Amino acid sequence: MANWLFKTEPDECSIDDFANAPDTPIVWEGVRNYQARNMLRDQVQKDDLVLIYHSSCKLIGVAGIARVVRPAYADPSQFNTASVYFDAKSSPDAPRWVAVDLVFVEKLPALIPLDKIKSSAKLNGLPLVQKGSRLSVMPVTAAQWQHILQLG
DNA sequence: GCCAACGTTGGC
DNA sequence: GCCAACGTTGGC
Repeated sequence: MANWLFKTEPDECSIDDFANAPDTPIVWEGVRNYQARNMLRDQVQKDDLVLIYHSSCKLIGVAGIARVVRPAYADPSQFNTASVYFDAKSSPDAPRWVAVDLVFVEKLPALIPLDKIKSSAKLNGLPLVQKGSRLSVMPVTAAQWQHILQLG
C-alpha cells in the first residue's frame, strides 16, 4: 500500500466536496499529464491513502485525506465533448487518460499550509516543494506522510 | 494578473 | 530527433 498527494483547485473539487458526500465516491478525473497519469494507472491501488492538496487558491496546502476505492479506469471525461477535459485524440479503443475513485476519510482540523511544508527540512524530498515540479499526482513516503500531518 | 518553469506540438 | 513556439501550471 502506498500514500499519495493529489492536487486540486478547490473551486473545482475541494475537501468540502468530499466531506459533504462522505459515502459517495468522487471521480478523480482530468489528469492530463503523462507522468501523473502513469502513476495513477500503474501504481495507485485500491485502499491507498491520498492527501488532498488545495492549489491555486487563497489557502494553499493539505486540506484532508481520501482513500482510493477504485483503481485506474478510462477517464470518462476524455470522451465527453461537453467537458473541459475532452480529448479529441483519445478513443474508447485506446483511452489515453485514466481516472480513479476516491472517498472521504477526513478533513484536517486546520489546513496545513504550503509554507510550513516548505520550511520543514524533512520534507525536502517531496516533489511538491521541489523547484519546477508541477506534478499533480505524486508519491508520499510513510515518513513524509507522518511529517506532513505532524505539522498540523 | 505576472511570470518562471516545465510540457507539448509540429515543422523541418 | 531537434528545437522554436506555444500552452499550462501554480505560487506570488
